[in-house]
Amino acid sequence: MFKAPRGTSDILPQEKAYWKYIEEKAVYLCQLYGYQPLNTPVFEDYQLFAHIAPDGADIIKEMYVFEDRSGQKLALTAEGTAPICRAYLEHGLFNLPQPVKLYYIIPAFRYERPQAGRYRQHHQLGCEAIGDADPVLDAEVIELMYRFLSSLGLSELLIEINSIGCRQCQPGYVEALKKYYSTYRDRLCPDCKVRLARNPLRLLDCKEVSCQEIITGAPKITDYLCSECQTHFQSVQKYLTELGISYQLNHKLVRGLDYYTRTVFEVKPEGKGVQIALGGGGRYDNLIEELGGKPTPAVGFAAGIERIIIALKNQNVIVPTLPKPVAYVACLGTQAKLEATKLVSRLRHQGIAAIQATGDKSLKSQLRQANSLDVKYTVIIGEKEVANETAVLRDMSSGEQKTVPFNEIASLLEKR
RNA sequence: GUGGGCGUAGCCCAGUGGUUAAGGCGCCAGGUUGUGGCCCUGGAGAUCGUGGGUUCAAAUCCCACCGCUCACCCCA
Repeated sequence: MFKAPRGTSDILPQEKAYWKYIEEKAVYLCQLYGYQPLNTPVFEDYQLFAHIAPDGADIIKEMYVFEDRSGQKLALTAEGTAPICRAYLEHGLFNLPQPVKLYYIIPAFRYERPQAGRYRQHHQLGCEAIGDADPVLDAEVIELMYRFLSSLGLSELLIEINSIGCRQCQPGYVEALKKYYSTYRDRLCPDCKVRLARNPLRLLDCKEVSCQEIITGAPKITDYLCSECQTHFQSVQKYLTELGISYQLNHKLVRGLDYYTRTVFEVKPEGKGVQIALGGGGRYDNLIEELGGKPTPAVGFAAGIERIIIALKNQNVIVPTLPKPVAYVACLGTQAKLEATKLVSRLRHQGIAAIQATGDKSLKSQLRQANSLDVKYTVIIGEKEVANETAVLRDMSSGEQKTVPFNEIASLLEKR
């Protein structure tokens, strides 16, 4: 038997209720904040993603890479920001009034070992504000992300923010960090030894107990920010405070992707359950330039839909059920079936969701099915009804029935 | 990539060496004329993850593989 590939899953109708709920909220809020939808393809030129992280980085190694028949090297979309920036450049969106504000809901693919909240195919809702360095946008994006999650009914959300500086000031900090760490070299965990050489900022993110002590004494990046970055970061915080968004500074928060500059942030649920980030993001003022555009500041976030669903379930948030059919049309006999077929078609033409009984079931079993479909009404057409051109209309919750002419059924149901 | 836990029907699961693998949910049918939900009765549905080994005998013990799951790593 075939199975869905590892780390992927089918989204069954019941689960789809969560998706619909989340997507509708996302679309509503994004347009409310002035973000417009933009969809990028499921695969891209492999090189596009080379800019999001250094060569040996996990996210690069985890990409689904393949060649098409022409020999072009492609990759399944690993994250949303680089493709959006590609589209921004490709379609000359820099000619629009800046910032250009875009959102997307896309699948993302990474070849990882699956676990709770981590899949080989997952879906991200992302928002990007491109073309403006104003710290008010950093705050807007954080507010939008927070509002999105809390309006879904999630509570106990913790926002953490940090600034990781810019091309001017970050190298100085990295040097200081390296210098500090070099004195502890032999006490580091194996992962951190690699980090020290490859991506020193990530040293701060280590969860190994033995490394915690070292992290505690490490220099803080916020002490090394240039005055511009410092001002920017302070403004972001001021705006957040004014907006009533509570946040926590976390000078150890660095984020994995290479393109981030200045503001970085994450949201995760506090309390019980898995403590995974539901979303995160930050400013990426260098990415567009690296992709071949003019220097263009930008800021954005991405949230993981599957993780949000996990959090909704953890917090027992009730989501609306998917719409149910209104009417079930039961019939007895060949003539009646013909009339039922026509009636169902007519109901559907009028926008009334209707289900026709199929097969040759007893009335009892037809009603059982109607019951389990949770319809409001069952229409019953038997031989008597065919002769009189009527049907029995049964209200499924009260059990009340009345006989009505064929041509009145649709309008009768429409009114209710 | 590293480490733990687990694989018995669509789902939840009992069964730790010995006759036709038990139960619940769900599904299907019936409980006298053409009426659902509750109840009752019956039925269908299982290569006991796969392959090998031990044994007179394996769902049960051993090994390998595969899969699921959780944690680490990393990330949404």
